[in-house]
Amino acid sequence: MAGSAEKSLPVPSILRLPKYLRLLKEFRQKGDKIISCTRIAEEFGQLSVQVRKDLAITGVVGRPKVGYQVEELINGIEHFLGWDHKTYAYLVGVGNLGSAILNYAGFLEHGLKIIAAFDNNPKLIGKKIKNCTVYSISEISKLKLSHTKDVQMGIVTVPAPEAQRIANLLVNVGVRSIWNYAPVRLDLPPDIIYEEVKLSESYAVLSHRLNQRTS
Amino acid sequence: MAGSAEKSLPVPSILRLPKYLRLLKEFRQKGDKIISCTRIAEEFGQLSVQVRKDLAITGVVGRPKVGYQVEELINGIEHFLGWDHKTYAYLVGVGNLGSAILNYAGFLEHGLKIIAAFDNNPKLIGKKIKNCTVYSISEISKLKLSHTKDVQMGIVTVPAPEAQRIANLLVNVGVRSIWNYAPVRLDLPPDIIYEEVKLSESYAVLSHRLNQRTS
DNA sequence: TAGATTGTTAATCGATTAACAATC
DNA sequence: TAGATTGTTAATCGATTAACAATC
Repeated sequence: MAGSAEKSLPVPSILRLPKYLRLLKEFRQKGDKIISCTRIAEEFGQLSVQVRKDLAITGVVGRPKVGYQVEELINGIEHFLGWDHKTYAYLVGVGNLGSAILNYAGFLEHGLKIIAAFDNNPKLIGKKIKNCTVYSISEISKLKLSHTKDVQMGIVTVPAPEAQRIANLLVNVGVRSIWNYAPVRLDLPPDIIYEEVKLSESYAVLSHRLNQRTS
Repeated sequence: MAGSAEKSLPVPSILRLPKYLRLLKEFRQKGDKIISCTRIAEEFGQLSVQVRKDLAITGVVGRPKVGYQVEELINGIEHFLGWDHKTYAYLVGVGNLGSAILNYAGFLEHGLKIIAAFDNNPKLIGKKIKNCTVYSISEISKLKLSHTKDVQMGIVTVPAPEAQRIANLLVNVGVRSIWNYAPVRLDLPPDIIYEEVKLSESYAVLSHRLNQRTS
């Protein structure tokens, strides 16, 4: 039932879903079956309408006077985000940042399965990080042929000057999306889904606030 | 001349400044003295008005028909963001993520000077990462007394379950701001400036787009 | 001067918030 | 039933975009 209207859902709402999901899992842990927007909203200092609107984009419906079923909401958010099934990925750049991503269990919990990592440092090649082997970058196209699963995502954790070249390489082996941690904007074909992690940008907001009154 | 109105500047604009700054530095590198909004805008696929509005918040003014002076704009953005002077910080959690931040030269270039790192792993204590010594977390209050410079920022790169405790500790030794990389929202006094790096949130947007049509 | 570019005021757009009817 | 909560329509708010005057 692919929608014909192609109405893009509000990004701010999507960005708030993971935190709701975390909270809901805590509630499930405690054995709670039912939750209200009011309760979620007060946890985050938001208005309950906003939570309701956010949750509505997942398609899950609540019951007036009662609330939402915790389990249904968890499943709804996870399905909406595509976190209810595995997404296979390659990661290029096994420095500290790349290693952090490989080691972080949270992403696996969200379905992210990194099936191979790549780096040109000979000391790293052949190593295993969390069941993920590190290969030479030159092997990337060869390796791709041996994988039966679609590799849908390329994670770029190389230094900025190499990021564009690496991203091109990943696009060439057929990934549909690029998750970029390098502090450069990458130029990619329009059909490639692209998302950046903006560390300097986050620092900019913090740093600006810190210096706001000092003058 | 601290403004009395306290009008908060648009966060979206602040978030775009670092990318302008990167581009401007490239232009300076090439020897360009003058730059127009039109030129910056086309580089990022934006409208020139938006660039102009964004740059306006820094207080730098351009000259009609001419454009902006590259050097003046760089200085203006850096000053606005507080990147033209050092900000001293403590970092707690010297795992892969913490190490990545310690090793990344870009932050130092933006004035971030991490003067001490903390971790409870005995293998790390005493080590130096980029001129920054790793101490036991228990030493944090002792160490603070020996620093003459104000430590204005605490960077939290510990696992989620420890993040709140560590943040409290940092607030207790007197930091004015917390930069949190752990995937939890931290509860802090209202006068503490707080900013999160939201990795799961970034992944959520990407993952959602990737799965949008699949149903 | 003519044309390009800035700075600013007005219009549009999208997200947040308010108001309220529906309902269990 | 009465009250709490959802879902939805309308109002507000802020950011983006359009229009245009000022100017070098």
